[in-house]
Amino acid sequence: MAPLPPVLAQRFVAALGTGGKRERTRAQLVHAAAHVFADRGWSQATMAQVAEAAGVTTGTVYNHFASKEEIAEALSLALAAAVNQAIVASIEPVKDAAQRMAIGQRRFVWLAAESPSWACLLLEMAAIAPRHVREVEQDALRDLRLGVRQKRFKVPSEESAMEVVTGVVQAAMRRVAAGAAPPRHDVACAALVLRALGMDPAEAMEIARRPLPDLPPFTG
Amino acid sequence: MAPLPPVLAQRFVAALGTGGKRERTRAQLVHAAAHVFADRGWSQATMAQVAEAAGVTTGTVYNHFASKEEIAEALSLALAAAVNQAIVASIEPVKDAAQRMAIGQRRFVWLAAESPSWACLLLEMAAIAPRHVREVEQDALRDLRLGVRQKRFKVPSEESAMEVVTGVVQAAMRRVAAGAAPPRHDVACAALVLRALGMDPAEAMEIARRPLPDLPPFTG
Amino acid sequence: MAPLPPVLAQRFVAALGTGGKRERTRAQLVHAAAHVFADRGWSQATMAQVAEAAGVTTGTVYNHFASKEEIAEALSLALAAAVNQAIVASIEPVKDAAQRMAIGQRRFVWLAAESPSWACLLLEMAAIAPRHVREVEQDALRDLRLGVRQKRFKVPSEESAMEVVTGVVQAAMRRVAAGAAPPRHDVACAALVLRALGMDPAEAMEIARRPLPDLPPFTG
Amino acid sequence: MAPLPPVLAQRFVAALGTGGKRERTRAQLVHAAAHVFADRGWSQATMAQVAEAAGVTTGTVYNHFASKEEIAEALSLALAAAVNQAIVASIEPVKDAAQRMAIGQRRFVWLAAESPSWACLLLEMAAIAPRHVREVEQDALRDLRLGVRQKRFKVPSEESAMEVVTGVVQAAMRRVAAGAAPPRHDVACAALVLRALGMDPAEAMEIARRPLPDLPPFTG
DNA sequence: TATGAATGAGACTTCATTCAT
DNA sequence: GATGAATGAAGTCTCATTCAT
Repeated sequence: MAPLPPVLAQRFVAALGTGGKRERTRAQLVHAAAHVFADRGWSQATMAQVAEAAGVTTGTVYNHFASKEEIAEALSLALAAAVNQAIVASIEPVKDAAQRMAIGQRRFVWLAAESPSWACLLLEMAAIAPRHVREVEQDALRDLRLGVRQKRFKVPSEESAMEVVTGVVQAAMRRVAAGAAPPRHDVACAALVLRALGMDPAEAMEIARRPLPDLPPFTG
Repeated sequence: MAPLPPVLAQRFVAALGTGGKRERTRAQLVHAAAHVFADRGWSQATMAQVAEAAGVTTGTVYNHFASKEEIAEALSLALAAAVNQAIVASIEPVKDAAQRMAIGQRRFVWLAAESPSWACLLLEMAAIAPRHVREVEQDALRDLRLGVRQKRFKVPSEESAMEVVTGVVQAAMRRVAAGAAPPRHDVACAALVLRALGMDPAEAMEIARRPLPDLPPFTG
Repeated sequence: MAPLPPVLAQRFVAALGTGGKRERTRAQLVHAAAHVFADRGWSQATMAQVAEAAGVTTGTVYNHFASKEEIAEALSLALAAAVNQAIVASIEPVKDAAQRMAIGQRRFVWLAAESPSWACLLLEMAAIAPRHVREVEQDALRDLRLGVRQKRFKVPSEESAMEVVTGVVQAAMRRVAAGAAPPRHDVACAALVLRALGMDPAEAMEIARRPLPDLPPFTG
Repeated sequence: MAPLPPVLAQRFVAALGTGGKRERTRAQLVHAAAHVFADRGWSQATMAQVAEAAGVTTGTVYNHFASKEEIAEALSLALAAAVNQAIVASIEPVKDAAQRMAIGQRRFVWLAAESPSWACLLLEMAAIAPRHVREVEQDALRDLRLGVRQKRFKVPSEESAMEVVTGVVQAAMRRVAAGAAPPRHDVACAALVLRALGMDPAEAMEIARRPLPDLPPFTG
């Protein structure tokens, strides 16, 4: 399994906490769960596999998580937090909603290119334990509203606009993770989303093409 | 579980075959599987439940399908065929690619409103046994290319356009099936897709708003 | 484990049913459960032990009984039925309530002498799945009421009289099964019970001493 | 869980010792075990539950008791001692064996009415760790022999008489703890036991009816 | 062809007990 | 002495699949 890009890995580890022995084991377990769930899918993964991957016994897993659902929940939380915070931080200086939206979209697709397994994991966690991933959508929704206020976007309804924003990025992530996407797929998809949100095609493409700002390193 | 709309139900039944006793039992099994899978999800459903719902024993299930995957495959085939053929038939007289595209999109969302369980089943089958659902995408791809030839659409890449087409419709189906969509969500989503494909917003909305043509009844 | 006396064994087997293959396996399982539960006690016994004793796999056990409780229930039913019916049948010709009561008491104690393990099993089943054993008490209660009507017994309350009848027989069974009872313990206990129920000591002893009627063989 | 009557609680606490810190922790643990075992039964109770109820960790439990059995043993000892000593002390001034016996019987039944959970616990401990409860029987046996010497009782054998004494009191405690006993059940049962031991019914009832002497308070 | 009892591998989960800190 | 994380064996129960009838 390809590793997470270092910048995200730092945040992921940080999200797992860093206390005494208990928290270290817990972090190992969530880490192990990430690998196992990514490999075989949550429903096919077993607690015994998670335990083995973490180098502990099944009993230990249950000392930390009461059920398979609960470990998925913890993983979902840490993963969504890591990815979301990194992206939010990198977008922070950008004031133009259109550009913010394009960057967000492309970053998720970029993740799918860099770490296909982690991207698929993120998608599966979104389906199993949607709570935390829903917060990602809240950020997108804020950018959408900002764009509307900025007259960059004009949409028939927030709901339909969000359908485009979330639906396209998920579909694109899947294709990219599967290795079936053409080059610059992220740019093309982002441009189409901006067009859907009401922007002029030429401008949409111009904005989608701009270089991605770096993901800022994590600082405690 | 709300039934399939009659027009689709006819085609679904037809897709299951109509031969001798063997085919009838097989059809019962696929039908039963549809209900059971819709109720509990494929991975939580058991062969015993399918057998019971079909009024046969587990042994009989294995006389017709070699494995749980295979029955999902058969269900996926029949369901995709029924829905796809009905939509294709209803669109057939329409020559304008933009309108064809909007109708297709809206019909899937309509299905989610009419028969939420069946729509979720379709989405799950698309994930488990993607083969047949991919054919639906082929039809959409044909319409996309037609629209490009007709200068109705202008897209940076076929792949990104298809991401919009498939991603939005899936997201919209999920929301509608969950009962969380505003009225006319299908229209708004279809309009946004047309905009993404390069159409003028006003025209996109005008086309998306047109009445849906009836699904033609099935004729042997 | 000492076998059940033949007359009871016949009834026990009969109570397990005698149908097709399914019922035969089920009977094997209940039989096996009797041995395993008697050996290790219900709460220490495992389904795997029951399965092994029956010569099947654990899966098979669960084809017949949904839980460990359920197999205890089935065993309790068969065992209580066998013992109870045999005793009731042997008592049937006796009209004197005092004698009926004495015979019933002594028969249970006799069982503890003949088949200590089965007696302990009966006592444990009475604690775990009291339903069927409660029917035994109903028979005793009927004899108690009969004795009151016959002016053989005179008691301050039915409840306290039943406490004597059930409490003494259980305590006596335990002691006899443990091999810690003196000879003729059944007679002495029965005499004391009759005294408690209001009979003259001499008469109580005379009745308690009478030979036990045979347990009639089981006829279809 | 209804508390023990204060007089018994004092003795129970005293029986747990009163030394330094070690003994205090030990006492807490036995106390906690009483509650946990009473709530869920010994075999369903867990060491973790005992630890939590005592406000310590599992490791601490094992600093005081080598096994689950051992803590049951300690509890059994303390509980039997408390109840037994209190009853013995209250009976001490009574010289008539019949009255002593009736008082003992009724006191146990009274405990079942006052503190049903504790009574059930006592019964379960008697089954699990019989050693200490057997000492209670020794006291009853002494009274039985006294009664025989006093010509108050006349029994065919000590063993059968003890069966009545122990069997009836246990059955009565169970019924009373379950809330299924009529008023004055203790009196009626005690009277029947005296009758079984050879007393005249009228006299038995007269003695059983006498007011219970108070349980004397515990004095270091 | 249908039956359905039997299989058997394996899942999740619990818990008495140990031991390094 | 207390802690509490870790252990690991064992238990209950599930279910896709097989096969004799």
